[in-house]
Amino acid sequence: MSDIDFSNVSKEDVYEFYKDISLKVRYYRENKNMTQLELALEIGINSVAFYSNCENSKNGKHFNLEHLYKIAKALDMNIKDFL
Amino acid sequence: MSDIDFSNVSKEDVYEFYKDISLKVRYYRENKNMTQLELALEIGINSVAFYSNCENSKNGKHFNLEHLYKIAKALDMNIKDFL
DNA sequence: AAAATCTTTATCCTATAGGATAAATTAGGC
DNA sequence: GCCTAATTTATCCTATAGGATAAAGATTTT
Repeated sequence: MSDIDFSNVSKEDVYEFYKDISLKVRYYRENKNMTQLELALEIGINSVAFYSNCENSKNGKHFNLEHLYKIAKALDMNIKDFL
Repeated sequence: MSDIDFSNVSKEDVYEFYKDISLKVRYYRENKNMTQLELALEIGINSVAFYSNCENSKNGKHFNLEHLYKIAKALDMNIKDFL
Protein backbone atom coordinates (compact mmCIF):
# COMPACT_ATOMS: atom_id res chain seq x y z
CA MET A 1 0.00 0.00 0.00
CA SER A 2 1.19 3.43 -0.88
CA ASP A 3 1.68 6.25 1.56
CA ILE A 4 0.18 8.52 -1.01
CA ASP A 5 -3.38 9.48 -0.20
CA PHE A 6 -5.52 10.79 -3.02
CA SER A 7 -8.48 11.87 -0.96
CA ASN A 8 -9.81 15.41 -0.63
CA VAL A 9 -8.63 15.58 2.98
CA SER A 10 -5.12 15.25 4.42
CA LYS A 11 -4.18 12.84 7.21
CA GLU A 12 -3.33 15.79 9.42
CA ASP A 13 -6.77 17.27 8.82
CA VAL A 14 -8.43 13.96 9.69
CA TYR A 15 -6.32 13.69 12.85
CA GLU A 16 -7.40 17.16 13.98
CA PHE A 17 -11.01 16.23 13.26
CA TYR A 18 -10.76 13.18 15.53
CA LYS A 19 -8.94 15.15 18.21
CA ASP A 20 -11.61 17.83 18.25
CA ILE A 21 -14.27 15.16 18.76
CA SER A 22 -12.34 13.59 21.64
CA LEU A 23 -12.07 16.90 23.43
CA LYS A 24 -15.82 17.33 23.23
CA VAL A 25 -16.48 13.81 24.46
CA ARG A 26 -14.22 14.42 27.48
CA TYR A 27 -15.87 17.75 28.18
CA TYR A 28 -19.40 16.28 28.23
CA ARG A 29 -18.34 13.14 30.12
CA GLU A 30 -16.81 15.20 32.91
CA ASN A 31 -19.78 17.52 32.81
CA LYS A 32 -22.01 14.52 33.55
CA ASN A 33 -19.70 13.34 36.34
CA MET A 34 -18.92 10.03 34.70
CA THR A 35 -15.59 8.25 34.89
CA GLN A 36 -13.86 6.88 31.82
CA LEU A 37 -14.49 3.36 33.07
CA GLU A 38 -18.19 3.95 33.62
CA LEU A 39 -18.68 5.31 30.12
CA ALA A 40 -16.49 2.64 28.55
CA LEU A 41 -18.54 -0.12 30.17
CA GLU A 42 -21.79 1.58 29.17
CA ILE A 43 -20.85 1.46 25.49
CA GLY A 44 -19.70 -2.15 25.71
CA ILE A 45 -15.93 -1.67 26.02
CA ASN A 46 -14.27 -3.46 28.94
CA SER A 47 -10.96 -1.67 28.57
CA VAL A 48 -10.60 1.74 30.19
CA ALA A 49 -7.13 1.84 28.67
CA PHE A 50 -8.55 1.64 25.14
CA TYR A 51 -11.16 4.26 26.06
CA SER A 52 -8.46 6.55 27.47
CA ASN A 53 -6.33 6.22 24.36
CA CYS A 54 -9.31 7.20 22.22
CA GLU A 55 -10.21 10.16 24.40
CA ASN A 56 -6.61 11.36 24.31
CA SER A 57 -5.91 10.47 20.66
CA LYS A 58 -2.99 8.36 21.84
CA ASN A 59 -1.37 5.36 20.20
CA GLY A 60 -3.27 5.98 17.01
CA LYS A 61 -6.64 5.41 18.71
CA HIS A 62 -9.79 7.44 18.25
CA PHE A 63 -13.54 7.04 18.61
CA ASN A 64 -15.37 5.67 15.60
CA LEU A 65 -18.89 6.43 14.42
CA GLU A 66 -20.43 3.59 16.38
CA HIS A 67 -18.63 4.65 19.57
CA LEU A 68 -19.98 8.16 19.21
CA TYR A 69 -23.50 6.90 18.63
CA LYS A 70 -23.35 4.86 21.84
CA ILE A 71 -21.64 7.62 23.81
CA ALA A 72 -24.36 10.05 22.79
CA LYS A 73 -27.02 7.64 24.01
CA ALA A 74 -25.12 6.96 27.24
CA LEU A 75 -24.82 10.67 27.96
CA ASP A 76 -28.39 11.35 26.80
CA MET A 77 -27.15 13.67 24.07
CA ASN A 78 -27.25 14.06 20.30
CA ILE A 79 -24.33 12.68 18.31
CA LYS A 80 -24.15 15.98 16.46
CA ASP A 81 -22.97 17.60 19.69
CA PHE A 82 -19.61 15.87 19.20
CA LEU A 83 -19.18 17.05 15.64
CA MET B 1 -15.42 -13.79 21.13
CA SER B 2 -18.94 -13.95 22.39
CA ASP B 3 -22.00 -13.00 20.42
CA ILE B 4 -23.30 -11.33 23.52
CA ASP B 5 -23.07 -7.57 23.35
CA PHE B 6 -23.22 -5.64 26.59
CA SER B 7 -23.45 -2.16 25.12
CA ASN B 8 -26.29 0.27 25.60
CA VAL B 9 -27.32 -0.12 21.97
CA SER B 10 -28.42 -3.23 20.05
CA LYS B 11 -26.87 -4.37 16.78
CA GLU B 12 -30.19 -3.80 15.05
CA ASP B 13 -30.28 -0.23 16.33
CA VAL B 14 -26.73 0.39 15.09
CA TYR B 15 -27.62 -1.10 11.70
CA GLU B 16 -30.60 1.25 11.35
CA PHE B 17 -28.39 4.16 12.36
CA TYR B 18 -25.93 3.35 9.55
CA LYS B 19 -28.74 2.76 7.06
CA ASP B 20 -30.28 6.12 7.84
CA ILE B 21 -26.96 7.82 7.20
CA SER B 22 -26.52 6.04 3.86
CA LEU B 23 -29.92 7.21 2.67
CA LYS B 24 -28.98 10.76 3.42
CA VAL B 25 -25.64 10.45 1.67
CA ARG B 26 -27.36 9.10 -1.47
CA TYR B 27 -29.98 11.85 -1.34
CA TYR B 28 -27.40 14.64 -1.20
CA ARG B 29 -25.08 12.98 -3.75
CA GLU B 30 -27.87 12.73 -6.29
CA ASN B 31 -28.99 16.24 -5.41
CA LYS B 32 -25.50 17.47 -6.37
CA ASN B 33 -25.57 15.44 -9.59
CA MET B 34 -22.56 13.35 -8.68
CA THR B 35 -22.07 9.71 -9.59
CA GLN B 36 -21.03 7.11 -7.08
CA LEU B 37 -17.68 6.78 -8.83
CA GLU B 38 -17.02 10.51 -8.79
CA LEU B 39 -17.68 10.75 -5.08
CA ALA B 40 -15.76 7.58 -4.29
CA LEU B 41 -12.68 8.88 -6.10
CA GLU B 42 -13.01 12.27 -4.41
CA ILE B 43 -12.77 10.70 -0.97
CA GLY B 44 -9.86 8.49 -1.97
CA ILE B 45 -11.65 5.21 -2.67
CA ASN B 46 -10.92 3.59 -6.05
CA SER B 47 -13.69 1.03 -5.79
CA VAL B 48 -17.16 2.10 -6.83
CA ALA B 49 -18.30 -1.37 -5.74
CA PHE B 50 -17.18 -0.74 -2.18
CA TYR B 51 -18.82 2.71 -2.27
CA SER B 52 -22.06 1.20 -3.58
CA ASN B 53 -22.11 -1.44 -0.87
CA CYS B 54 -21.71 1.26 1.76
CA GLU B 55 -24.41 3.45 0.28
CA ASN B 56 -26.77 0.48 0.14
CA SER B 57 -25.76 -1.12 3.45
CA LYS B 58 -24.93 -4.30 1.55
CA ASN B 59 -22.52 -7.09 2.44
CA GLY B 60 -22.04 -5.68 5.88
CA LYS B 61 -20.55 -2.43 4.55
CA HIS B 62 -21.29 1.07 5.76
CA PHE B 63 -19.65 4.50 5.81
CA ASN B 64 -17.35 5.20 8.73
CA LEU B 65 -16.69 8.52 10.45
CA GLU B 66 -13.76 9.37 8.22
CA HIS B 67 -15.77 8.63 5.09
CA LEU B 68 -18.53 10.96 6.23
CA TYR B 69 -16.04 13.71 7.02
CA LYS B 70 -14.62 13.48 3.51
CA ILE B 71 -18.01 13.15 1.85
CA ALA B 72 -19.19 16.28 3.63
CA LYS B 73 -16.19 18.16 2.34
CA ALA B 74 -16.62 16.76 -1.16
CA LEU B 75 -20.26 17.83 -1.24
CA ASP B 76 -19.52 21.15 0.45
CA MET B 77 -21.76 20.26 3.37
CA ASN B 78 -21.61 19.81 7.14
CA ILE B 79 -21.09 16.29 8.46
CA LYS B 80 -23.99 16.88 10.84
CA ASP B 81 -26.30 16.87 7.83
CA PHE B 82 -25.81 13.11 7.57
CA LEU B 83 -26.62 12.42 11.19
C1' DA C 1 -31.57 -1.17 -30.86
C1' DA C 2 -27.02 -0.61 -29.46
C1' DA C 3 -23.55 1.45 -26.89
C1' DA C 4 -22.02 3.78 -23.00
C1' DT C 5 -22.50 4.83 -18.37
C1' DC C 6 -23.75 3.88 -13.85
C1' DT C 7 -24.80 0.75 -10.23
C1' DT C 8 -25.06 -3.62 -7.95
C1' DT C 9 -23.66 -8.19 -6.40
C1' DA C 10 -20.57 -11.54 -4.67
C1' DT C 11 -16.31 -12.78 -3.11
C1' DC C 12 -11.56 -12.41 -1.81
C1' DC C 13 -7.41 -10.65 0.69
C1' DT C 14 -4.87 -8.36 4.32
C1' DA C 15 -3.46 -4.30 7.05
C1' DT C 16 -5.07 -2.41 10.82
C1' DA C 17 -8.75 -0.92 13.95
C1' DG C 18 -10.57 -2.69 17.93
C1' DG C 19 -9.83 -3.91 22.18
C1' DA C 20 -7.36 -6.46 25.56
C1' DT C 21 -3.56 -6.72 29.42
C1' DA C 22 -0.44 -5.02 32.80
C1' DA C 23 1.98 -1.76 34.98
C1' DA C 24 2.89 2.90 36.06
C1' DT C 25 1.33 7.49 37.06
C1' DT C 26 -1.73 10.93 38.66
C1' DA C 27 -5.54 12.66 41.20
C1' DG C 28 -8.78 12.65 44.89
C1' DG C 29 -10.45 11.44 49.50
C1' DC C 30 -9.68 10.86 54.22
C1' DG D 1 0.97 10.93 54.18
C1' DC D 2 -1.54 6.96 52.87
C1' DC D 3 -4.88 4.62 50.40
C1' DT D 4 -8.05 4.21 46.76
C1' DA D 5 -9.77 5.55 42.52
C1' DA D 6 -9.05 7.18 38.12
C1' DT D 7 -6.25 7.75 34.25
C1' DT D 8 -2.36 7.00 31.28
C1' DT D 9 1.19 4.51 28.76
C1' DA D 10 3.01 0.86 26.07
C1' DT D 11 2.46 -3.24 23.78
C1' DC D 12 0.30 -7.29 22.01
C1' DC D 13 -3.11 -10.12 19.38
C1' DT D 14 -6.58 -11.11 15.93
C1' DA D 15 -11.16 -10.61 13.79
C1' DT D 16 -12.83 -7.84 10.67
C1' DA D 17 -13.34 -3.39 8.33
C1' DG D 18 -11.55 -1.54 4.34
C1' DG D 19 -11.21 -1.88 -0.13
C1' DA D 20 -10.09 -4.41 -4.17
C1' DT D 21 -11.65 -7.33 -8.45
C1' DA D 22 -14.73 -9.07 -11.82
C1' DA D 23 -18.88 -9.85 -13.68
C1' DA D 24 -23.64 -8.94 -14.14
C1' DG D 25 -27.56 -5.90 -14.19
C1' DA D 26 -29.91 -1.50 -14.77
C1' DT D 27 -30.22 3.02 -16.61
C1' DT D 28 -29.18 6.59 -19.73
C1' DT D 29 -27.61 8.32 -24.05
C1' DT D 30 -27.11 8.17 -28.88
